[in-house]
Order: sequence, then C-alpha cells, then structure tokens
Amino acid sequence: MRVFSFTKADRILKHLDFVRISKKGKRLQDTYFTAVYSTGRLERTRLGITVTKKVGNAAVRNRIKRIIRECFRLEKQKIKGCWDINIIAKKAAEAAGTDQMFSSLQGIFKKIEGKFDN
RNA sequence: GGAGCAGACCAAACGAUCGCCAGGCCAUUAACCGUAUUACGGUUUUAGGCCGGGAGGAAAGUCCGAACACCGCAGGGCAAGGCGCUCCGUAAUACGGAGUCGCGGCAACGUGAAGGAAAGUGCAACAGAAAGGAAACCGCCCGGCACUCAAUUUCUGCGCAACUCUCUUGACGCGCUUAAAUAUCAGUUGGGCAGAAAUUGAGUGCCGGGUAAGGGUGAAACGGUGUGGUAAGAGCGCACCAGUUCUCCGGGUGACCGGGGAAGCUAUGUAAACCCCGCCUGGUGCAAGACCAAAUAGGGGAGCGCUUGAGGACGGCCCGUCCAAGCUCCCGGGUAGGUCGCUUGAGAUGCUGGGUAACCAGCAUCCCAGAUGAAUGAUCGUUAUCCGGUUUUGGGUAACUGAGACCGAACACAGAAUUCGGCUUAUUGUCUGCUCGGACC
RNA sequence: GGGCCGUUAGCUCAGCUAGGCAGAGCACCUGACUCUUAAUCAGAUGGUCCAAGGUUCGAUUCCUUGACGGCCCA
Repeated sequence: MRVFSFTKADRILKHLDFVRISKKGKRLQDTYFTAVYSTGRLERTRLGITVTKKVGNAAVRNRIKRIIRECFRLEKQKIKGCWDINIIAKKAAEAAGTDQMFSSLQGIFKKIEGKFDN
C-alpha cells in the first residue's frame, strides 16, 4: 500500500455517516474551517468535506475541496487513532490562500490527535 | 499616433515528484456458491502494476427550440399562451443568412416585437380657447340698437382782427329785454368760440350672423410655402412640395422600388392598452422513467395452536420451572440504499463539389469525460506573454518609436451532471480589414 | 438538475391590474402635557421605487436582459 494514496475508502460519502458525525461528534473551529470529528468504526481515519453555497461559486468550492483533500492526503499518516472527520469551510476560506489553509488544517489535525487517549 | 467600426482566433507551454476518476489488460487478499472436488469457474471484496483517456467558450443564466421518457388523447371548436416585413436555411425555434423599409451616425457601420389606428372601445396628466369624425373663448368681418367722441356743411348767438364808412375811436351811462320802442349805435371779409340739426368716421356695450388667417400653451393643435380672392377669411381657386386611396406601365421569387394618371383635400399619437387578422402550441420533465430491494409498521393467503399449551426465557441437550395467545412460511405494494437510463451523436476532423451566405451533399479517417457529499489537482523548476519601475542603445529636428538587461507583480471569466441546436450575460489577449478628422516630416 | 415567486423610507408593507401626485404604520427628531420618564397629542424630516436597455410626450407601473434573496419537487 502506497503511503500517500487517497481513495474513496478514505472518504466519507454517505449521508448517514455525515448525520452520525454531526450528532455524536465534537467540534473545533478556527477562522477558515469548522471540524466535526468522532471515533471511527473502521480501522482508518476518514475525511468528509462540506462546502456550502454560501462560500462561493462552483469553481471556488472545488478549489477549496481539492486543497483540503491534498492536505489530508499528505498529513494523514501523522494522525494517530481512527477518526471520522468532517471539515466544513467557512466563508472566510473563499479569500484564503493555499498556505493559509494548509497551516490552519495542520493545526486542526494536531488538536484532534491530542484527544487520542488509548 | 488618436477616436471609432466590423470580423476571426487563443484560453501559456514543457519537465519532475506525489495524487484523483472511469475503462481495458495483468494480477492479488478474503468470503460465498456451483461442478466432473488438493482443481476449475462465477459473484462480491482487498492491496497493487501497466496502457492509453479525462472540463468550456462560455461548461454559467435557464431565455427559447428539439431529441428522449412517462401520462393524456375519436374528431372538431372555444378559451389561454406565444409569434408577426420578405425570401432562404434547419429536426425545430422567439435562431441564423441574404435582402426591403424606417431610425441613428460625417463615415466604416449599427439598430428595429417593422401586420392592422379608414372594424370597434379606451387613454392623452399639467398647461391651453380647444386633445380629436371638431367646436368656437379671445380675435377679425358684416348688420341692428344705445351711448360717447371727432370732422364737414347749414343756421343762430357772442366776441376778436383788418379794411371801408361815419358829425360821433360804433366807449360810458340810462332804459328795455314779452312784443316792441328809443337811438348815430354801421357794413364787408377772415378766422375763433358756444349751441342745434344733418351727414360721415371712430370707439364702447348688447344682440344676430360669417370666419378659422392669428392666439404667452403643449410631446402633439386638423397639410406646408407663395399668390389670387374676399366684408373678413378659408384647398375657395392656382403653382410647387409632402402625404392618402385607387389605377396603369416597367423591374424583382417576394418585401418593395422607379415612372405616369385620376380622385380628394386630410385622415393625430398609442395595439411592449383592450382588441381585430394570420400562423403555431396537449401536459410534465432524466429528481422523466424502468428494474433489484434491507429494517420497521401494516395488508392478503396457507399451516400449526388457543389450558389436551404453538411459541419464548433459563440451559450444550433432555427433564424441569416460569411467561404465555399467538407463532412460522409465502405473496404483493413500497421506504432507505443500489443498478440501468449514461453517452456513437441532427458526432468530430480533413478534402472535394453546390450556394452571395446561413447551410447542404459526397468521400476518407477517428471514437473524444461520464462523476453522484460529485473526479482534471498540489508543490517545485525552466521558458514565453503582458503590466509597472530603473537603465543601456539604434532611428528621427521633434512628437514618437525599434531592440536589450535587471527587479517586482500579474495571468481573466469561470467547473461537465440526460443529450444536442441557438440566444443572453461574464471575461483575458492577439491578429486582420475598414472609416474619420488632425499633427509632424 | 428542474419549476415558481419577490426586491418601494432605518424596519414591516400598500400603490402596479387601468402609465402622469410615491403613500400608511412603527422608529428617529422637535414641541406640548408632567416634578421627571413612559403613555398620549401636534408637527417636521427621510426615497438612485434592485440595475441596465427599450416602447411611450412621459415608466415604480408595460416589455427584454441581468444581479440578489426566498420557496417547492427524489
């Protein structure tokens, strides 16, 4: 298994999964993103992305999603434990640059990792 | 070089590393099923390798038109909605091409929902006399009546001036002032004043009639200019111009254009107001629709059972104890979820031919995204483009301009969602052709 | 993806059908009443009628295009 792969098994795609995370999960925020996370059922950490129409038009939303995926792809090996994480973009993310989003997401992932007890 | 008009094209390129999506081939983990059972095949699933492919000119807005799917439908009409110069193109259109006419622009050119206002109804605020098949407020003209004014003529009275006359500078005084008398108490001419009458003219008011030339209005005022004409005027007549209807000739497939004649003087604007005429339209939309199908609840059927105990709990099983009226199976609808629809098509590219063009025909070659919490990316490097600044240098008197180096910054609008054909809107840059009036040499 | 509706004063809405003056309530401001405030009464201010273009003498109103906001459909 390649180190930096990121397939559909690493992602949250079902509507029921999103509902379960938002009901049971905990929240983290900074200026660009809100993270909702809970312990995962599977043996790997999975990522879900939510970008609403408030954030921008379709091109802007696609760009934000790609940057989030790219950051998770490079960072997920460092995250201990198995989590289901939903990243929700805020309106401020429309104007943010790639470096700003990367540092913001890295901070969020480190905070989630700190919650890992076992 | 400036201002502007039209058209076409592009949507930075290459490389490295790490990745994403669907497909094909290879290959692998696990589970299940089948058979001719240490094997082979199938389905689902796990990790991976190779191959070639992977956003747009607007993918956008959803403003039109279709394909396709389901529902509805004997046929016809009404209603409702849409469209509206002509011809052509097209599967079709509210689209495109070529034209006609109107409008805008010096021009290149642009632009127009451009049928009918002499079928009918409505509306036209304010202002203005009047806002629509004309009427008549002012005005102009004619006639009558009343009043006022002016001029002329005649008559009467009273002064004045000049001349003549005279015994008297015709004064003063007295008397009279009804008539008359007294008396020298004049005469002629000129002009003035007052009164009366007549005539003429003017003005004011009222009444009756004619007229629409003119009237600080208005977006728009019932053809325009000139001339004759008339009481005053008027298409009332005439000339020219503009417009309407009818008609003839010629050109054009046609919208329409050119020329001639007649009538009649006129007919406002608005139909993106109602409306009339002609033509078109069944509805809903891939979240259409077809198929597979958990869990829970409910429906139908069959079997077993209701104290002679089905079934459940305790338990590995039997016995036993307790609870107990329902339990099991099948069927169909159908939700979550999934599969199909789903990309070979009014297809793309090239050549040839037809046509002014839109477009069409023939031949050859090619297969070119199919995702569904939704795939095309991230980082780095090099080069190119554009912008700003600094600077070197060539041309030119100058305005200006060509080439190069360095630094910085920028690289737009924007992401397929059943598929096509258009329209509209957003937006970067390049090129070509054309128009206009200037400056410099 | 598809369908439907709306945008008028600081706020909530009329007016648009049938074109010509832009209005109501609340709020804000001023004055009166009151010892003061509230309530009440009187008065005044306040508008690119979402934007652009067209039809018309004239557009909030009619037409076209766009922007923004909202609702519905599995």
